[in-house]
Amino acid sequence: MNMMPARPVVLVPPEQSVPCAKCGARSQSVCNAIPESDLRRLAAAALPATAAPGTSFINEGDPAAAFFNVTGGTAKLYKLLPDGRRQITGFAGAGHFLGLAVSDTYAFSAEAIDTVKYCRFPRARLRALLDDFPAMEKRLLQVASNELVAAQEQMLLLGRKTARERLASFLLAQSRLGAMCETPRDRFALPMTRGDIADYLGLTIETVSRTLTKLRNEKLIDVPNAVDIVIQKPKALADIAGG
Amino acid sequence: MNMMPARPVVLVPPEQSVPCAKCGARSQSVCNAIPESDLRRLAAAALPATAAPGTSFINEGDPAAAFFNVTGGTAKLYKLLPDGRRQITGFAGAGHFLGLAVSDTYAFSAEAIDTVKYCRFPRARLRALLDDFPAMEKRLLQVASNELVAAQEQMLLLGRKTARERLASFLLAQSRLGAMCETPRDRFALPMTRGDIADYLGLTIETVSRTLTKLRNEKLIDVPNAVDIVIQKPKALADIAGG
DNA sequence: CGTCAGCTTTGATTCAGATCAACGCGGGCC
DNA sequence: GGCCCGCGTTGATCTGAATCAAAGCTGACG
Repeated sequence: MNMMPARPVVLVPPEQSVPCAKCGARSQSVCNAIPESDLRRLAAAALPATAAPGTSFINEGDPAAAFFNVTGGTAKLYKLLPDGRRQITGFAGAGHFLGLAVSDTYAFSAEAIDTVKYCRFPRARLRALLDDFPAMEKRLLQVASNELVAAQEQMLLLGRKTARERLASFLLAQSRLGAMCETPRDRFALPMTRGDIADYLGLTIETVSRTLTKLRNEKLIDVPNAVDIVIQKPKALADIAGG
Repeated sequence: MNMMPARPVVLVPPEQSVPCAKCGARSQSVCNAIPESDLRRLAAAALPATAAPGTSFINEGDPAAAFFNVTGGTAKLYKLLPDGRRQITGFAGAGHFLGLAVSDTYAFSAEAIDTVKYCRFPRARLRALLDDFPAMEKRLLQVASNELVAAQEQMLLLGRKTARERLASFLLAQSRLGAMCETPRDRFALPMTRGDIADYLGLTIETVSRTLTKLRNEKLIDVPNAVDIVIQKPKALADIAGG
């Protein structure tokens, strides 16, 4: 039974029906290309949804019916080989835009690490939106360009760096990521497991664990528990990371 | 002394002053987003140039003053670690568009393998062009999306595939590349050296050479000389390549 | 509160690919 | 023609990370 008192519909302020106006991720996402005045259009195209931890919301090979904009939580993006070997190509947090593929099937899978909130944009609707707001298309191109640069950096890591260098690079990247929102730049929590880190860095769980232990023994970092990382010597770590 | 006879300027057909109209790479490149009628605008923004084999025309870290559109030849794109380790992130042939970076410095270097012909678009001019032709921006986004998909595939290769699987994937990709222009799909020439292949696949020269020899001994391919490759069992090779 | 399942750590051993080393070959250049 | 020099191949050895194995740890749940 709903005990809320009935409210006069006509007096509801406009924002109540425009969820995008309250979206915490908008400022960091491609949606910031849409002016305040047109948020209704944006909201009409976006279908908000949630993915529980461990749940996939994009499956490699499936028809690419929609694009996704992550508004909260963290998802892992990955590709599989037929025998189950997995490469995580990235982690998508709030503001990340997924599914940009010309092909009609998804090129990767996306699985929620913690609870992931996202907006789903059916292909046709996003296309219409882009036709009306060229600024959003410009923004998407910027985002794609940045991801391309990040992908090349990751290729350098996967093709040429040692395990030690990979971990140093990864920890620094994570610390920079946290620097945008949280206060302490040198202490942060890793949302993903050792297995995820291994599959992201092209290593095994054991090598990730051993390498972290070694970095800890050398006092470059501290690992108070399985999820937290404290960077004690950023300079030295950057030196190891290279590039 | 110029011995050419003077020619009446007014009678020169329009195409003579619009090199883009004759550009063999246009159909494969982002330039095909510009309608025939506006080729003058395109040509005005593009500065044609040539890079001799072994010459760099983009240097990682330099100010990103321009974008590039390759119109002929093949260039290798790479990133270096401070100690000289190199990762080739891709090979750019006719139609490839380079330099899409939001950052104000280049994220990679580009070096001509054979003689590379390209068009140079100063940043401001390309920006103006994109403002006038949204179709070109759409095209760029498509291109960037495709490269992102390719980059993810390469991450899978670098992070999780064996040397044998890497070579099989590489050879098949090269054969597909040749399939667009040349007649025999299963025979093609590699423009790059073994060292380039190694740095692209995250291996050493020796491992590339040994693995090719092994594939040849197994009659999956033939390597009549250092540059030519004949794919004898595409199915079996695809099976090895995985994915 | 005990148990269980999944994550993490640590240790012993193995192995794919790197490194070190030598040689063949083919094309440019004197 | 003969001499390099850079590229490619092949062989021997080494090693960083994988694999195999076995405990700790932690948190969910009956």
